[in-house]
Amino acid sequence: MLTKRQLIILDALIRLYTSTGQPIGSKTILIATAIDASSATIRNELSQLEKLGFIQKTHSSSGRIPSLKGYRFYIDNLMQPQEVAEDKLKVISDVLGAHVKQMDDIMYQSAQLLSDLTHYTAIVLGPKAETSRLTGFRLLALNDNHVMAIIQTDKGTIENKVFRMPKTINESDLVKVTNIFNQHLVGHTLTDVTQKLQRDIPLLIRKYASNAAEMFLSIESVFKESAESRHHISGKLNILDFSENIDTQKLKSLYTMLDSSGDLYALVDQVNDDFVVKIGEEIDHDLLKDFSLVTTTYNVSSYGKGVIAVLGPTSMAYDETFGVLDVFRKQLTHTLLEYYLE
Amino acid sequence: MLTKRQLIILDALIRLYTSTGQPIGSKTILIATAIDASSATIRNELSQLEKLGFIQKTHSSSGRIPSLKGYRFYIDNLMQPQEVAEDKLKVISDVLGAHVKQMDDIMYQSAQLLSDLTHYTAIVLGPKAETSRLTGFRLLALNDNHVMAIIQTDKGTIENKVFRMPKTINESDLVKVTNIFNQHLVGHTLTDVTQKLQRDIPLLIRKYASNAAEMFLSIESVFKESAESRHHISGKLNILDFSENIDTQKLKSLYTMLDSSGDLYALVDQVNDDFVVKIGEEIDHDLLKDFSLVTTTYNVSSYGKGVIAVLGPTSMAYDETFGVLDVFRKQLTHTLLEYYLE
DNA sequence: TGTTAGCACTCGATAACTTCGAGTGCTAAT
DNA sequence: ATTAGCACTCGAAGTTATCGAGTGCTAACA
Repeated sequence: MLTKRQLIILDALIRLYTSTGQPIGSKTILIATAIDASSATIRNELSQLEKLGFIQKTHSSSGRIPSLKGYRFYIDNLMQPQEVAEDKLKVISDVLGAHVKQMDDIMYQSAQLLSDLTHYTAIVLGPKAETSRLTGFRLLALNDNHVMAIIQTDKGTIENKVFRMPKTINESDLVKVTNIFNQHLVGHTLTDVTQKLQRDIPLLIRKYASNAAEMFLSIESVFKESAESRHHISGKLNILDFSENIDTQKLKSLYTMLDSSGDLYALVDQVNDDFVVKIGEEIDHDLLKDFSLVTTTYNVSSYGKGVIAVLGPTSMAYDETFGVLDVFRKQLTHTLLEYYLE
Repeated sequence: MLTKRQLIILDALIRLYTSTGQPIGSKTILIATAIDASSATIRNELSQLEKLGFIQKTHSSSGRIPSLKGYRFYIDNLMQPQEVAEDKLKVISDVLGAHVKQMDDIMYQSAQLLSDLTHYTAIVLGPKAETSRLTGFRLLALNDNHVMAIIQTDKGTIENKVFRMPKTINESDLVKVTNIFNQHLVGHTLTDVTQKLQRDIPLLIRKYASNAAEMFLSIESVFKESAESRHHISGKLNILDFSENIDTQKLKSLYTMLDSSGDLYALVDQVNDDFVVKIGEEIDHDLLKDFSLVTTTYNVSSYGKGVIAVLGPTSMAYDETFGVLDVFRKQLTHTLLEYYLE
């Protein structure tokens, strides 16, 4: 068990290291805290904390930096989420409270704002659509050679795509296809729909609307896009600021990873209810061992859960990040509920 | 006037410098060319070329690198666009010749492919839509609270946006608005439309469909998006490879610039018919003084002109870039013509 | 007059060495 | 248990030495 003084020292050390980025020595702690003791005493305590694995040295005579275990302990026991300043609160509620017209805009602006406010990289995933049902499908002939396919779900997702219509298709084929889709897909969950699209529907198309087979491929892709719930990432460039000495190759792989939706979901999409922090090697990813990932979810009642995450250095200002994230989760829940209900 | 030998030396020097990135000395040139003379002779020639301003030293006893004037001369007089290898040609025609279904896909894939093949950064601008006419406008009620606006032009652009419908709106309001738009906007050029949207239309809306005023704002934004012709940029990360020692701040500004469509258009959108190369300081932009920009246009008969550009280091392989770009301009012309005519 | 071997000279890159100071651990006294 | 004092460590930053690719110039030569 740590003594009270050790707790104060550990807390101070982490704060100081977060704000300076430099290893922290006994004198620095002496000055920064109200501890009534000499630097030698603090040195003894530091040596103790090191023995317990909470802090470590960068070389034999350096100051101390927090270890993974130290951060873990700090986050689980010491850290207080920081209140978000009045003016920032106002910006958030102004931007996200405004009458934004589309789901995508809300996600996008959240990510932007979150990365702006934290100076880290922000990831926002829209409410998960797995269990949503297809409520509408239509094909709209725009002109002689273009068709628009539109699908809707009960979660408010609306997806559309324009594609060229092969010459062989006419208005009555469109109606046939629409009917097939309405009869067999509308009302089912998207998971079901995806399955049927590969099993049953091709057969039906071939039987009742054989010359629409080519068009069918295009329509299928609309569903694919919709099945991926939306994600937005913002502030990728901030990585350049918070990991100064990263080498080019690593940076390139990192950015490639962040652009790949698959990798991103793997990273962030194990939804737990509360805040989850993964520090350095806790994220099981080579490229991210100097990063931390703070994740939380927002919950739009029955409409599903979404994820908000912040990717920053292991030495991030966890207290601020937690504070901001908490505001965002509440605001998003509120904004989206309004979006769905209005 | 340069002697034949000087031309050979200049040409060799630029090629060697492009492939090694190191200043080139007299011996290197001796080995790399078929010149029947000693290194001393070549040194004399180099000294001559330097006096004429085609090459320069990085320090008093270094090898030579091409100067801006040297590159200029090389590009204008010496360089031969390089034939594109069979397999690359095949990839290009496979990807762009395939039945891609949407304009945007074509642009996007072109940019991707171009950056992959050159290892530089590729910018592709769609055919300019300035003089295109609005040929269709519709509003589609998707459900009780969502409307989709769709606009089409005679150049094949189709743009749509879904937005929430204020509760005050009903079906008949939609019809009213659609009628207003059809009467006053359809058939006009997009430039005209943009003007009318700000002058005449608000009045008409207020007069005949006053409770649709709020909705009008959303519709206006669809037009705004369509007025910006499409652009795609790909291979931004390649910058990390070809300008190794760029500092973080510069990189950040650079990426910010490349993400801003305004800046990008300013850079690339002074359409000339043929190839245009801007070397280093010739690009009037602080951030780009170590870069070169090779631009060309593709021409889809009456449907408009588009721009393809490659951004790379001043020491780029101009011959390859020219070769690849030439293939792309032809392929794009062909692909798009097919797109419009089919 | 153009070419070339020979040589002294230049200067960046790299490595080796020096200095400095923040920080530590240990000891002995309080 | 605390602390003043001190020897010790080691990275950062600065200085110096070494190396070699490359130059320009001179003088000899075809």
